Amino acid sequence: MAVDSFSAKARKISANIGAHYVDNARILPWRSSPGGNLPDPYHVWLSEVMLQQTTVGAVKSYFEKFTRRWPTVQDLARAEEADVLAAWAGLGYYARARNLYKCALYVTEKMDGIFPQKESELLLLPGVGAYTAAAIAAIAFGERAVVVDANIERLVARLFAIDTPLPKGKAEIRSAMDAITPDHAAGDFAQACMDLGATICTSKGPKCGICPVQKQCAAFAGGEMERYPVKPPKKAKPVRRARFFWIEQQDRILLATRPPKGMLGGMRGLPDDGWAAGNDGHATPPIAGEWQVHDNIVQHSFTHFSLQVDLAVYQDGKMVTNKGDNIWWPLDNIAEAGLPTLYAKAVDWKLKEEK
DNA sequence: AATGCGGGGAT
DNA sequence: ATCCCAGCATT
Repeated sequence: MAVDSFSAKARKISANIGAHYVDNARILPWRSSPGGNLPDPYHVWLSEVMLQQTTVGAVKSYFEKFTRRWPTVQDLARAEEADVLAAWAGLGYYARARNLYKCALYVTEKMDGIFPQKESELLLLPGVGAYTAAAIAAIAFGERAVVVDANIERLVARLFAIDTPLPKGKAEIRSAMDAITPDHAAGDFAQACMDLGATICTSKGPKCGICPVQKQCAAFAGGEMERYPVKPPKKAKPVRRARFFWIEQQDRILLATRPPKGMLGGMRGLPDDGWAAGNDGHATPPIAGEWQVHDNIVQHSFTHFSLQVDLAVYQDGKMVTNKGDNIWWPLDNIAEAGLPTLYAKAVDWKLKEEK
């Protein structure tokens, strides 16, 4: 395609997406209205980290909870890390919460509570990568940054029929996004593109009939929208087994704090057999005595494997001595323990089974 | 360049 | 059941 017609197409795309956003922007708790004042950088940063690989619907209540409990980045930095992790429980990818806290400490102690404004400086913060740095720079500070998330990858790959498989195709996609990103209000434009990807240019069944850039879309012209973006095939997920140990005493259960990195790192959970390290389903119980084993009470799917869980319930009445990082937790307040979903499912099963 | 890292919603 | 989502850090 000639350079002139490319830039003419780019201008039309830019204008049409921008105009469409004015009346179709989603109303979201962390977002200001199109053309309005720049939103609070703390809110933008917090929402962007929560939104990494996570849908808008899943994030909303967590964003409200965090901003209510910790209204500023200094408030967050003053919290205990364990409280931040517990508040994150259920949202997944817990390294995000650990980096969030680390970043809050850094911004508070080293930057006097002021977030850096440039994309290149934001990129240095823990938990802030290429996407998030560009998004914060554009949305919170008005910088002309080129924002590329999964929505924009799909939208741009279709508009320009880019069929180089990801992740290699990412460079071409970024370059095309650069070409359609306007000099002013790049933050609104990025959010407009993401809204378009989330609501119209969807992965399956795109609503091309109401799309503001249908006429500019090469994939629509070719009639194979769902071919883009081209992705590599996925690997099969192995099924693994785990055993959890239920030790209850005086209406409390014993919880463990998991190792600080790796699967569910730093989170609380039921004592288990070391499944995360590969000791699937065969560990010696943590204390001697009689155990009743319930097979396959819970099934859970992770990114790269799925897990079938057995629950071993301690039968002896003798007092159990606590040790290590374990903590006795009152069962009637188990919702506050901050258990990742995997363990929350097992607790639910046990409490239901008792009725 | 590959891999590890959650969980839930849509299809 | 499978795919996917406002990705990042590590190797």
